[in-house]
Amino acid sequence: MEYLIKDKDIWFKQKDFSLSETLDCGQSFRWTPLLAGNGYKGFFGENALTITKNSDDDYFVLHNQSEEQFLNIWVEYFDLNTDYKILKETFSDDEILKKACAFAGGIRLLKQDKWEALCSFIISQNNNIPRIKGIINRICEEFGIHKKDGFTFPSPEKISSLTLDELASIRSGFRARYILDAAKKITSGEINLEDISNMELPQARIELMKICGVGAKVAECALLYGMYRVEAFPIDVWIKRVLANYYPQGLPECIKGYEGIAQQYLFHYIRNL
DNA sequence: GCCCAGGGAATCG
DNA sequence: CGATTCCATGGG
Repeated sequence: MEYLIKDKDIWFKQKDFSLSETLDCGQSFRWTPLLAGNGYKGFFGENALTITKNSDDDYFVLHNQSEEQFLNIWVEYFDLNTDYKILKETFSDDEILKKACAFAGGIRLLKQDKWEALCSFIISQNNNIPRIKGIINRICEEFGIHKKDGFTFPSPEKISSLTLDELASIRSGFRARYILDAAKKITSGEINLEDISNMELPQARIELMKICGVGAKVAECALLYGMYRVEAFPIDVWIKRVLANYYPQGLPECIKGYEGIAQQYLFHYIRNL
């Protein structure tokens, strides 16, 4: 992919990429829109980033990032080497998906941190997006590492050292004990997310569901969003509606192997109809 | 199988 | 405005 190094920034062009559709579609909860409205700031692991898009020349700008950081971290994170145009063309064999892809064609699947994604989707259960963001902001501010551009997401080790009482300040309700159980099982080695990310999907699901508070939906989200298992297909209340309304006979053949990415378009489509 | 947990947002009357 | 509904999982 082509990019420019301008002062301390990286400039690049990318089709099939919308910042709002990708960063504000419910797959990640850690990106905050800039007041100027032209971009977002957020974190991946220890790496803080401000990303904007120029309205005049369509360049995306990664602020204050080296070429190395761009190539080693952000190209991966934003999945910039995957051709979403081809994916959308393939999905468009199906009439509903054709509409969904046209509706929000700038969605990309982020390659997020395994632990942060698991923990975030434990928090997301039976919950709405504004409140999920609030809880995750608080968990970072109270227990993450304070960097100059914000707070990192706390490690499993850090969380596992806390008591339920100490976790009460993030106001996550009944999910607090789930977060704690996940952190403890990971810290003890009973659950190994790196290993799970390489397992066959059925076995990976079984392993994740050993964590209290991780059911079928949360496990599927952890696989899709934290482990880039694009064949995982989380079914929440919205996707249930999609299945009932449009696919009573089952999912179309054209999304096979990429069900999770197709799900992103369908989710956005049904929610914003 | 059924209800509730803990809470804020969305929707309704 | 207040009342009701929504939401994914586990435990009683």
